[in-house]
Amino acid sequence: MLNRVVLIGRLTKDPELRYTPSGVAVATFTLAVDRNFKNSNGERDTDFIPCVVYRQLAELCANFLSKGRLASVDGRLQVRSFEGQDGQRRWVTEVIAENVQFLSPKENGNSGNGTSGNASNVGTYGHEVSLDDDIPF
Amino acid sequence: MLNRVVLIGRLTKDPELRYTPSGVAVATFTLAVDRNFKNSNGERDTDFIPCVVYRQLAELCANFLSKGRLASVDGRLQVRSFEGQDGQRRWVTEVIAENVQFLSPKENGNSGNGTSGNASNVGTYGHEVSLDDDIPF
Amino acid sequence: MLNRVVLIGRLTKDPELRYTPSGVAVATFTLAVDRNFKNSNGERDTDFIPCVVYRQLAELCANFLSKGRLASVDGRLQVRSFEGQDGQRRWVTEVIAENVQFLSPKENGNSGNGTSGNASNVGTYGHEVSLDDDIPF
Amino acid sequence: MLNRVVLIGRLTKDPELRYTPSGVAVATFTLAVDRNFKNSNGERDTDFIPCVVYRQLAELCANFLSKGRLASVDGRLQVRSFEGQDGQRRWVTEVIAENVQFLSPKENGNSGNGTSGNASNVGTYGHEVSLDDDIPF
DNA sequence: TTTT
DNA sequence: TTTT
Repeated sequence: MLNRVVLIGRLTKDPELRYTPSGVAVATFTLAVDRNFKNSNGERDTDFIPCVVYRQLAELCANFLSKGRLASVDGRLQVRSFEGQDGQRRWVTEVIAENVQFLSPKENGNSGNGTSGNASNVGTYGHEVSLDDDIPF
Repeated sequence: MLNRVVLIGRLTKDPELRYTPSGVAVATFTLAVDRNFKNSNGERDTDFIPCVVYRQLAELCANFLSKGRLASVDGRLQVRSFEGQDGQRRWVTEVIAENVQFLSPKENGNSGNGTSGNASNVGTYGHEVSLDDDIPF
Repeated sequence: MLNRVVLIGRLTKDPELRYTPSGVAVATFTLAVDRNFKNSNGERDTDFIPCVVYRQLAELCANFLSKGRLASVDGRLQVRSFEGQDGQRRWVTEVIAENVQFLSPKENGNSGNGTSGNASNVGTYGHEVSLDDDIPF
Repeated sequence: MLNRVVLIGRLTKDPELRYTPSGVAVATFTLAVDRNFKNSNGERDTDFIPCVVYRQLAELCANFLSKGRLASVDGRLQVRSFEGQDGQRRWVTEVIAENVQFLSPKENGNSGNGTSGNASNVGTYGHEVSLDDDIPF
């Protein structure tokens, strides 16, 4: 059935990369997504949404994303049950990312070496990462 | 920031309708959304996704939706923290529905009274419910 | 880059099924999508949105969809240029469907034969069609 | 009915801001959205998608967006008919944006004045713009 | 602690 | 050229 989620937010930490016993790469990270409206105290709440990425895209995320970077995720909602530390069964809702875009600029190669680039050269935005190369035409 | 969810699924139970202290209607229901792929046992898993609707749309959902009916929800993901029965703080992820569509046919008015309508008259599909009437043009 | 479209509407005509020279099935149909708000005359306008489906999903659409049926489409927007009959270059915007769901009930096998089924047997809703069976877990 | 579009792309030109006779602000711009797959020549095509924004959000777009900037648009597809220069009726498909996010960094206030900021200070990303402030809680 |  |  139809199940589609699209988010833009910032990573709360660097992605974690693991491998399943069968060798499939799995990256996980949490996106901080600010709400577009203020709460009753006049503050803007943030939703922290766990995301999971598989296979080659997982490795790209591990390589190109890090804490604080802006990313979009296009995927689907999935609910997973797990055993709590008290033995109780609980559920987490995660976004299984089918597409991730890296929206923060690429780090400048010579950053930190003293020869600062000029502002128009600081980075490139919208670096695109997708494995969705299989649709004809 | 961007936060968009679109689901189609069936209600696991009748919606629950409550009112906030200030009188705002709040309806909650869970959508059973079948996955589009099979698990390692060849079965199709289902995600059970809690949805929340406010105001007039909540009342419409309470009136027109019931257990087993097919509906689409267009909204956003929201994470809410609550106190577990063991005093621990926990989180639920819910979809705040901004638009709901009733995809099961309307019940036939004379259903169950013995004078069955003909098949082409059994129902109307895609009965639409929206409060999103405020965008000009 | 991110490009995502989700629609629910009714087919204005039966789907058209063709094949590319290399043998790829291509189905096309138009969805009539009613707006969720009224125009200045108090009427509800409708957008007619052309959709294109490839491969096995195209053949399923040709088999299971027909004029007037309700369907959801999950895909992406694509712009295609073509030569108008006056030699001018023009553009069409189409939705390339990656997932289609058949939301009208399956036709009852014995419909039209005089032995009308009872209401609870008229059809099954949400018949699901997807080729998206390739994501692990 | 359900009609949802989400895009990320770059503006091909500065937005155009106009006003309706009744004084409603209307901004228009085109997003260049790169496809996530290559064509048969190994190149990545781009879809050019016209977007329309109304009211206060239109004025924000006119102020904060310009040619080349990265933006996300969350809205719906709409088809509009117009008279071609040959008197023929034609159709355009546009995205009516309900939410726009400015994904390129804000320009540095002192850019161009010789006292260049350091790289980590060049801009802020994900500057958010939304009028969707009306949902309770 | 679930729908068809 | 449009569906219910």
